[in-house]
Amino acid sequence: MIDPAEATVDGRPTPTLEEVAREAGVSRSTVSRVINDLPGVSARAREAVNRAIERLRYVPNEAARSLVTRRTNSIALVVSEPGDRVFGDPFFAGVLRGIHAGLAGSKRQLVLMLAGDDAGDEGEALENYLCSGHVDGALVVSMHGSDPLPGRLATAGVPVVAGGRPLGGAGVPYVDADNFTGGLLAARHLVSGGRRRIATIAGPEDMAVGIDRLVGWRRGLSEADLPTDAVVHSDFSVDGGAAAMAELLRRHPGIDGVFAAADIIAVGALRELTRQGRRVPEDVAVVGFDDSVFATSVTPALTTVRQPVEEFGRTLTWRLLAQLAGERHLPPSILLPTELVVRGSA
Amino acid sequence: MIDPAEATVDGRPTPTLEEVAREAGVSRSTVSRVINDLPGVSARAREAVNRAIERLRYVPNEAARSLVTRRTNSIALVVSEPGDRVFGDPFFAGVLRGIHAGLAGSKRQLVLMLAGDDAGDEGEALENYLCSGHVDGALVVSMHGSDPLPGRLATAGVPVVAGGRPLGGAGVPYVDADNFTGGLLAARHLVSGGRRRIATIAGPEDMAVGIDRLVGWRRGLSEADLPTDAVVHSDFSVDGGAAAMAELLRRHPGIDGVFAAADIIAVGALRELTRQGRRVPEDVAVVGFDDSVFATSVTPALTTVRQPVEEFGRTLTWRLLAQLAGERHLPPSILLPTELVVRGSA
DNA sequence: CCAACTATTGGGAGCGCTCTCACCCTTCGA
DNA sequence: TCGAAGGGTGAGAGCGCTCCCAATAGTTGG
Repeated sequence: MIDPAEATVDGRPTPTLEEVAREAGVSRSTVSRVINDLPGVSARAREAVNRAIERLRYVPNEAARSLVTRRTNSIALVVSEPGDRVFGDPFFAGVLRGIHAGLAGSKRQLVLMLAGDDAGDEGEALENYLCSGHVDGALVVSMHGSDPLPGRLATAGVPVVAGGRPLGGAGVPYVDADNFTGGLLAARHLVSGGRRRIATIAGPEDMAVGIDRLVGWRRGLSEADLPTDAVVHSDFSVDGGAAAMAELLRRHPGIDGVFAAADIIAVGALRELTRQGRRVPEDVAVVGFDDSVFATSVTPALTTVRQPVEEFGRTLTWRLLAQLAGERHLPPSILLPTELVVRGSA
Repeated sequence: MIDPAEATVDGRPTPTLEEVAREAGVSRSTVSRVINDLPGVSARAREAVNRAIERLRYVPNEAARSLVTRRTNSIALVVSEPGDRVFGDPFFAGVLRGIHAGLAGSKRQLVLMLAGDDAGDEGEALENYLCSGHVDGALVVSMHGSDPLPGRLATAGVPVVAGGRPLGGAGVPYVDADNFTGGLLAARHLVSGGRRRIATIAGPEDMAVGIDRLVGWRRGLSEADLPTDAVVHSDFSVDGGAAAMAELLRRHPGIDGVFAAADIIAVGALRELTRQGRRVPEDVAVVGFDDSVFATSVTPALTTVRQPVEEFGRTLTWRLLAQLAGERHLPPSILLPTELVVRGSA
C-alpha cells in the first residue's frame, strides 16, 4: 500500500483546488471556473490561476468532480461476446481504432467491459453497474440474439448506441455497415462471373450481421433465378470456415462459387478447397467480406466486400457523444456503405 | 442532458447508502461494513442490509468511494503506439484477452489509453493523469525506444508493470516472452534443416522484442559458424514483411532460409517469395514468430515460434494485482517460455 | 448623487461514501 | 457486586469538487 501522504510527480503531495487557489491568490470558485472554462473570470485572474496550475502540476480529482456533477467522463465499450473471440478479429480491432479516434479530444476515457458468457449473475451485475451512473454512456457491440442489454440501458436512461443492428429491435440507436447490400454485391459479382451453383457460408444465425449478409446474398441469386439453398452457417474463425466449406462440398459437390460472410471464414474455405484439390478461382470462385488484412495475405488474394471499419468506430463514438451533448434530431440509425473489391479469388 | 432527478433501472432514483440504511433499519456505518465485508457486524444486521440492497438494487457510488479511499478500482492499459497498428495485431489481441481474464473477479475495470504519437503535449497530459491517482496502477505495453513513461510512473509511486522488456532498463518490473530463446530455436531449426544461407526479417530496431529475437537468431547461426549479415528490419505488417523480403532477396539472392520476427511479417515474406517464383519450403524455408491465426491461414502453414500470448496478459495482470495487494518479494521480471511449432514452411 | 445594473468574486452547502471514535450492552473474572 | 473486556453500533468529520447565492466593485442613467 502506498503511504497515505500520497505522492505524485517528484514526490510532492497531490495538490488540490484549494491549494491552487491559495497559490493564485483567488478563491476556490474562481479556480473552478477557470478549469471548467466558465465565463465571468477576469483575464488577470484566469492567468494567475493557469500559472498556479502549471506550477503545481495540478490535475483535477476526477472522483470528487464526478461525485457532484454526476458525470464520469468515461464511456463503456461493452462487448457482448464470450470474450474468447472478439479481440483478434481484425474487424473488431479496426472498430476499436475508430472508437479511439472518435474519442480523441473529447477528454473522455474508454472503459472496456466484456459481458462474459450468458446473462447469468454477471450480466445483472454489469447492467446494474452501467445503470448506476458509473459511465456517461455505452457502446454495445457484437451482440448475439436479442440481447436485452441495450434496450435495458436505454430504458434506464443511459445513453447507448449499438454497433450493429440489434436483433431485438428495441428502439436503440445503432450504427451498422450496409450488410444487405454487401451480400447483394457479392452475389451479383459471382453471378456476373458466370457462376451458376453459388453457395454461402453465412455468419452466426443469431447475429444481425450474419442474417443481413445472407439475405442480401439470397436477393442477388433470386434476381438471377438461381437457387439459394446452399447455405451453411459458421462462426467467425478460420477453422469454422474450413469446416463449413467441407460441409458445403459434401452437400453440394457442384458448387462453383462461394460467398463467405467474413474474410476469416473465406480463409478457412480457401484452405479446405485447396485441400480437396479445387482450384480458386478456376473451379470455385470465393468472395469474402471485410477487406481485412486476411484478404491480401492469402493466395489468391480475396475478392471481398469492404466495409469501413474504422469509420464504423468513429461514427459509433460520434453518435454517442452527440447524444451526450444533448443534440436533438439525431438519426436513429446509420448505415455505412459497403463496396466490392475485386481481386484474384473471384 | 438527463434530468437531475437521475433515473436508474425502472426509473427510480439511484439509492444511496443512507437509504439502504433506513430501509434496513441500521446506520450508514453498518451498511458500509457489510458492503466492504468488514468484521464486526451481527448476522442479523448483515442479512437485513443484504435484503435492503437487493430490494433497492443498490450499487455503491464509485466516485464517492474513491474520493475517500483514494482507490479507483480501475487500472490503465497504456499502449505506447502511434495507435494505428496495435489493434489488429493478433498478438495484442491475445494479450488483451489474457489481461481481461486476469482481471476477472478482481472487481477492477480496465481503462484503455493510447499514448498517441511522440511525447509532445499529450504525453505529459497522460503522465499527469496517471500520476494523479486516477487509476490504481498501469500496464504499459508495446513500448518503443527507451520510453520514459514506465520509469516516471514508477518514480511517482504509481504501480506499473511493463509488457515487454523496457529498453530504458529503468527498474520497472516487466513480463516478457523469452524472445532470445525463440530466435535461437528458429535459427537452430533452420540450420538443422540443412539451410546454409539464412536471413532474418527482424522487428523494429527500437523495440526489445525486435532486438531480442534478432540476438537469439544471431546466436543460433554463430553456433553453426554461419554468417549473420543478412538482416533487414520491418514493422509488424504484411506489406512491411513483403518489402523486407524483396530487399533481402535483392541483397542476398542465395538465401535459403528466413526467420521472420512475427507471423504477420512471415505472411508478407511468403507472398513476396511466391511472387518471385521461389517455392516454400523447397527453395526457401520460412519460420515465423507468434503462432498466431496467420500461421495456419497461409499455405504452406507456418513453422513458427509460439509464445503464450494469453498467459502473457494474465501474468501481466497478476503481477500488477499482486503489487497492488501489497505483496512483497515479487519477481522483478518474468520471462515466459517460447517453443517451436513445426509445420510446412520450414 | 443615488438607484439600478452588470461583471467579478468568495463563502458555504453538500455530492455519497469511509473511517475514527465514542458509546452502548453483554459477558466474565475477581 | 463491580470493573474490565469486548462485540456491535451509530454519530460525525471530512475526501475535493461544483454550484448556488450573496457580496462587492465598477458603470451607467436619471
